[in-house]
This record gives sequence, structure tokens and C-alpha cells, in this order.
Amino acid sequence: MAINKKLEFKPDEILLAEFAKAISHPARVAILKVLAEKQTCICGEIVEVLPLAQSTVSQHLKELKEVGLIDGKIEGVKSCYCINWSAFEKISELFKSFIDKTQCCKDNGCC
Amino acid sequence: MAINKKLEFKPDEILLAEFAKAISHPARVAILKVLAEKQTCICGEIVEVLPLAQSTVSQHLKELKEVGLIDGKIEGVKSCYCINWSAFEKISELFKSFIDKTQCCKDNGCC
DNA sequence: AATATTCATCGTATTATTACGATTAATAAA
DNA sequence: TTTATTAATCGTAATAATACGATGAATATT
Repeated sequence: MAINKKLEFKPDEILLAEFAKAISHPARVAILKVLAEKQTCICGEIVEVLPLAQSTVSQHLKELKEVGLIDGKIEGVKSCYCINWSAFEKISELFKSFIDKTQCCKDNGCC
Repeated sequence: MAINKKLEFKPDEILLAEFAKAISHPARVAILKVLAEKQTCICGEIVEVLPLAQSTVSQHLKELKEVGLIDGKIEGVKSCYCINWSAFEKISELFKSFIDKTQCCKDNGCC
């Protein structure tokens, strides 16, 4: 039991869900906010701002990286993170088109 | 270990993450699509369309209901579901303002 | 009244996520 | 060279999510 059936859905549904999952934890929302606001995207600064241990923040960063929303470069001992804007734009479009497509059926109300 | 630290974040971050989580599974994205497209929002129809067992679909419906995105009415033996448009609009605004706020910092690039 | 249909809920197994401390690898500073 | 700093990774525990079958409660049909 508990097989993964996610891949049996449509590609655009899978993709939207994937991006939604990436921001489905307040820590990752907060990280994206910090990365957008600050110029210096040092890992340590993110750790300072969040109520989580360093290893946990690293884990969240990894997830955001894996889904392509952020990039990371090692600079000396430090790690510099930033938003991948082309990916961010892609996800924005996905969300907006999902919202718009859904909302245009608004008049069909059944309940 | 593994205490829930989600509530230590800002309310708007928690809320956005909560809604993102609601659509973080392709089944729930698909359900919202079906509910938007079809007038008849019978549970059985959703089950037919999805590659999941009836009980699993019910579980997903429950999650969408709990976060307020859909409403459900019992009509005879059947259950009629539909999108809660005011909630949907609220989440749309949340997403759009998050996207816009984030994107307006685009020039600060550090990487 | 007896049977069928519909769907929610319960129980449960599996897998994924969250969180931390400890360790490690790398560079920087002494 | 030795020590300190930084952050990734590993190991692990706890919790959450996913998925299904079985059961149950309600209404419909016969």
C-alpha cells in the first residue's frame, strides 16, 4: 500500500503540485522572501532569521534548489544563495494560469 | 525531536504555505480543475476521473474542505462538491501578492 | 421490508517530511 | 601549521501524508 500515484496525473498538474509543495512550508516561503529582499544571500544570515537549526535550514534550501527555485554558489567558507528568476517566473505563470483558468468557470456554480 | 515549528513563522507565511500545501498534490489540483469545469460536482464523478480509490479521493476532498477551498453538500445518497470562490479569490490574492512582492526585488541579484 | 448505491470514516501499512545533533570537508584566520 | 568558521551531509527520531480495503450510515430502489 501507499504506492506513489502522483505520476499518473497530467504533467501540468504534477508540475503545479510540485511547485506548490516547494512553498508548502513557511520556512521555505520565508527563505524566498529573505532571498528576494537581501542582496547578500549568505546561508548563515538565513539561519539567523529563521527559528530553525542550521541543518534544518540547509535541508529546506536543498529542497528549493532541487525544484529549481533557487541557485547556490560556494564562496569561500560561505554559501551564497539567490532566487532563480527564470524558474520563479515560470512558476508564477503556472500559478496565474491555473488561477485564471479555474476562475473563468465561476458562473457554473452547483452548490 | 521533529517538533512542529511552523507556528513560529509569520501569519502570512503560514497562510500561504497552508494554501500551497492544499494544492501540493496533483490529485487535489485535478479535483479543483474538475470542480471548476463541471457543473455537476458529484463525488462519484471525481472518483471516476482520478486514478485513485474512492476512499483516497474522499480523503483529498476532506483536505480541500478543511482548508476552505471547497464546499460539500449531501444530496440524497450523493455528495455535491463545489469550489468556495471567496476562499479561492483570497488564495489567489495571496499568491499574486507574494509573487509580485518577490519579483519587485529582482534587480538585487547576488549570484 | 429488503436490497442496492453512495460516500464518509476507520484501521493500517508504507513512505515522506520535519527537525535536530554530530560529523565532515572546505576555506579562512591565527 | 593549527585553529576557527561555515555549511553540507549523515544518522535518527518523531510526525505527517498517501493509499487502500473494510465497515458503516444514509438514502434510493425494488
